[in-house]
Amino acid sequence: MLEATLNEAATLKRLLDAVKELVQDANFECNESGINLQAMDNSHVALVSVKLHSDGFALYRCDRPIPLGVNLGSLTKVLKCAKDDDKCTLKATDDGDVLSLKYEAHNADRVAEYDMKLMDIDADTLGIPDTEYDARVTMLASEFTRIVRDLMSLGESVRIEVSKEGVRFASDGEAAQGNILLKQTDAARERYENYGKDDEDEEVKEDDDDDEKPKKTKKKEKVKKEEDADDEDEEMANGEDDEAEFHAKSEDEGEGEEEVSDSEKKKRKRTAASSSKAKAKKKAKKASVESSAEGGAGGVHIEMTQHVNLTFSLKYLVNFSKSASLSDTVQLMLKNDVPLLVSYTFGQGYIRYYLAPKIGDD
Amino acid sequence: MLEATLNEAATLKRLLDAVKELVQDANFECNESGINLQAMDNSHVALVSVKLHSDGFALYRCDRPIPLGVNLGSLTKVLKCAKDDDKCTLKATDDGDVLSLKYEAHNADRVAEYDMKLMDIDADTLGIPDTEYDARVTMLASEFTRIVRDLMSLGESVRIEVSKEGVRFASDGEAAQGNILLKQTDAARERYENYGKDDEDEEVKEDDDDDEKPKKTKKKEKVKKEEDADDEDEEMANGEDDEAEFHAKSEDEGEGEEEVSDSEKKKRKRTAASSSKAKAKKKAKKASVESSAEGGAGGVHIEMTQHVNLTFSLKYLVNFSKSASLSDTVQLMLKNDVPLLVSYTFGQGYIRYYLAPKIGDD
DNA sequence: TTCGTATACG
DNA sequence: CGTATACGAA
Repeated sequence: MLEATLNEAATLKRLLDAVKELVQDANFECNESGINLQAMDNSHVALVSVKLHSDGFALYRCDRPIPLGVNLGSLTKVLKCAKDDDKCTLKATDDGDVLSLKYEAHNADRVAEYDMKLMDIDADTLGIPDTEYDARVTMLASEFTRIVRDLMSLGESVRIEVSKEGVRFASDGEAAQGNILLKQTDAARERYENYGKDDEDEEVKEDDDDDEKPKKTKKKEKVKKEEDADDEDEEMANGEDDEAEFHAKSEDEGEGEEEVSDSEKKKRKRTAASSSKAKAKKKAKKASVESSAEGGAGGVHIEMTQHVNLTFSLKYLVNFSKSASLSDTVQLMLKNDVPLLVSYTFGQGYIRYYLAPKIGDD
Repeated sequence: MLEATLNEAATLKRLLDAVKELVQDANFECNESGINLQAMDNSHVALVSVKLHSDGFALYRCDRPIPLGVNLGSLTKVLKCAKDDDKCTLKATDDGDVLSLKYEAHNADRVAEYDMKLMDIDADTLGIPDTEYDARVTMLASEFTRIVRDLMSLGESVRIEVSKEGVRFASDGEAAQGNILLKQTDAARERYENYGKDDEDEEVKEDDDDDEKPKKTKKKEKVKKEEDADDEDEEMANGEDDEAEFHAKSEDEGEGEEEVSDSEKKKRKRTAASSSKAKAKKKAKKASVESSAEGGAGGVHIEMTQHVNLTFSLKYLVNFSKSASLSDTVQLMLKNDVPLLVSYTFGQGYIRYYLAPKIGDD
């Protein structure tokens, strides 16, 4: 039995907008921690991963894990019948082959109920490698959208290069070739540096739902490298996917995503234990840094341990960038020969896209 | 070697918007005085002439004249990649078959560079007749846009008639026929009359880059005629094109445009010499008249020496009217049986369209 | 300016 | 059929 209420139907609508063009059918995996969706596009070049935390719902109850096999086209149609600010309740029984959606206007004057047939979908539980990326770029989601759309009109693919100069997006086309260089915003860098210096115990916060391992000394090094243009090598952890396609894990291999999730939990606990007294202070500081560096003047924030240079299909990136409606900022995580991670984090969770690079940098 | 920097990429974008639908490929003729473009549409019914003065650029350098053969579609695509307020630098080498465009955000955090292939275009240097028009209508560009669009929905062509009553735009369609009469705005007329009376030496300024010959006595006469409804004939100077198409000059005939330019220079010198002491005063007065008559309350300003009545294809006029984004006001110059001149003047230069009338006033 | 739709084109 | 462009509306 699942029963989950979102205060804004818009969240679901926006999530679906970008996903439905990538995947036709997918399982919404519901469990006590929330709702997850993972799916590959048909060509197995892109992978999308959505998380809605249970505590982001106005009401959430899920007795036992249920996979809800949904045709995303149908769900989109049904969601179109909700107003953006409607309260939206999802219900499904454990054995059920039906998903019920209830939309309620906030003044309770209107209640709409829809039932959607569910389907059985082979649970290609996907192993998402817990990659240690070499570069992270945080930028305005709208700017990312703009860049990939601009380059899309020139050519099919974009080369993304992160160097100490900044991040460069380059595309070659028949009529013209172009590239856009985004420099680390000065204001963002200064704030970032002060942020590091102020508090020796502080670590670079990646994200609310960070993929990476927060090893404090290493993190410090990363920042230093960015400033000193140090090129020394650093070990790769879990860098296991350097091919152009994702591979579905057979189910008995275990759930890759759950593994990631577990390690995240551990990290959070450790962090909390090691510096609990400074917690409140840090939180405040972090918020201010993020709002000024990321949300503020459209600053670009770059962290890098290695020069990276990869080529991707613009078609996918343009598709991903539709999720800009969910968040003001987007994070790009890169490492040579490994899928790019494009991540939008919002109040209730996140949507992450993984895109295999083009091989041979063509 | 050409290197030219515009403070606002929007200027180029807006210029291209209207031109690209008229012409596919055109030469940007660059020389020390600035950048010119002249081209005819495929049917040879319309001609467009663009000028960007070198002193309108933040930086301008052109060692020797270079024609840059540009596919306007490609250039449009590349310009789409610029934000309106980006600083835009154009670069081309003398022998170059490439045009480089650099866009810089004003905070310098983003630098985009594009290279566009150039092409060889037969330089149909066009002879633009140095016509002495019989009527000039200055009006709000937005009003002109509105009128031609409105009439476009009724019929294919518009008859434009300038009489002492004002200027009338009339269209006949199957479902309906309509006409719009714009009277000379009183406020504009008064200011204009005072302006003439105040200073006997003053001449009617046409435009910053006037095509016409400023013959002072004749100009006075024109104003008088407008008031007295005098119908006496006046000789036409250079009225050599009364057919429905423009003719390309072969290159060895000389450059018509340069001729015009030369004669303009002479005129300017003569004017300057004859009344240099009153120059500053005139300038100030001229500015005030222009701002009140043209920019003010949307007044329509009409000067006329002859009753004119011509018919034009609305499709072209609607296209021309897209240049309204470049200037608040538009000037229509008319003379019977001669192409209409539609002129938008802006800070950096102008865009002028010539449109051959429909023959037989159908 | 951004969005959505309509249409023309490949 | 999908894409790209143009136009009108918000």
